[in-house]
Amino acid sequence: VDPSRASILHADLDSFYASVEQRDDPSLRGRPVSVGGGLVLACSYEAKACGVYTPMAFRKAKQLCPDLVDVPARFDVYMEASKAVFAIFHDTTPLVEGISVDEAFLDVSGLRRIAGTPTEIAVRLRQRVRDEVGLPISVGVARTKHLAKVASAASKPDGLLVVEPEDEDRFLLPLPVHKLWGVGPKTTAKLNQRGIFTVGDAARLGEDSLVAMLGLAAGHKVHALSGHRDPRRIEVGRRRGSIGSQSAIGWRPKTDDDIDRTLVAIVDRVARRMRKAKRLGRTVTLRLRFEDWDRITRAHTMAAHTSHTETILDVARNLLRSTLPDIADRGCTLVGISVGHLCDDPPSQLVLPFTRHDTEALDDALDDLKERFGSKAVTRAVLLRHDGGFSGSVPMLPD
DNA sequence: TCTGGGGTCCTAGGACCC
DNA sequence: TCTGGGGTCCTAGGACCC
Repeated sequence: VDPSRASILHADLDSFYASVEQRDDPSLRGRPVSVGGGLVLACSYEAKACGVYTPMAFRKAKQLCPDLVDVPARFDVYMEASKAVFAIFHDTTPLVEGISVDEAFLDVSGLRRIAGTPTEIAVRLRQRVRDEVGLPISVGVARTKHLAKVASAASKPDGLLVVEPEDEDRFLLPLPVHKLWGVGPKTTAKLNQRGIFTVGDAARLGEDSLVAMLGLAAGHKVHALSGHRDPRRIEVGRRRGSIGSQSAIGWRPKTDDDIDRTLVAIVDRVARRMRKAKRLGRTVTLRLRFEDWDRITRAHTMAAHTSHTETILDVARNLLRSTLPDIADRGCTLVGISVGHLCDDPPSQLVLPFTRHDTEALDDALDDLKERFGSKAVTRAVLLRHDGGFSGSVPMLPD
């Protein structure tokens, strides 16, 4: 293993949904294709050539590109393709970090002797995805995650770009700053205002100047990334921290009942997904968006984790009720709920708050636990101080 | 460029605790 | 008693990503 060599791969399927449609329907190949309903969720390179991008209203896309073919989304088919591609990733190296359905980082630094150089591995990976799943995939190879990510983007479509350590300056520094991963419109505007347009411009600045412009985290990040410093390793088995759903409800005036009905549907969807994923959550966040595109969030953290629809709905309704007076006449156009602080169901441990004056509550909570999971499932009590510090531990006997 | 749905991480103030 | 230093959790909003 030589961390000074380019041995991190970033693999990214090209125009994922649109490529699946072109794969399954030969008549779509070579033609501009968009996936979605009223909105372009993904589009083929032929469509991108006319200036179509995501998310764009389909009407507008059709104006730009009269030959555009709109295909309804088939999410189940995309998930199947994603699984097949990830199976090839995992067959390539155990060190796979999924970023989304269509992209992942792979660390191949330890495979040189058994599988060849990172470049050889990348060539084979692209060929396998093409042969076995029928999809084009672009791969960037570099010494850090960030450089690999930017390299794969630069290699598209259907490309492979290897950035060796000695080429890093030549590759990254001429690029506009917004190509840095994590630099979006706001940060770009701030940097441009101060005469910083390329990554090279940012790289010449001291960390203190960047922190003064962008704040601690963003400044530190731009400084590090523009200097090719990115110590993040591939993280295997990352799990999401929240599950949510939202729904745009249009511009027509809404009554409180309209909003409540939407809320019920969304909470039901979220709670179902939580149970299917065997996760419980503790913090419910209500999200509302208004006609003027402004948005607010309201959150409540419950004492215990749950995936119970009615419990989450109660919390969501209380959040909504307490917010309604503030948002009268603002024209609500979107309702969303997400549940965070997720843990496994059944949880490997539960935290039961109690005070030394109220040990009865602890007894009751323990009885509840045994009833829910069976007395054998409750194996050990760990006493924690209020600050999380360890205080003691006792094995729990079945009775 | 007038815009969907699903996420992540950071910041900053307040409540609360010892 | 009105006073320090260290810390956690919660909430709300901002920015970003695919």
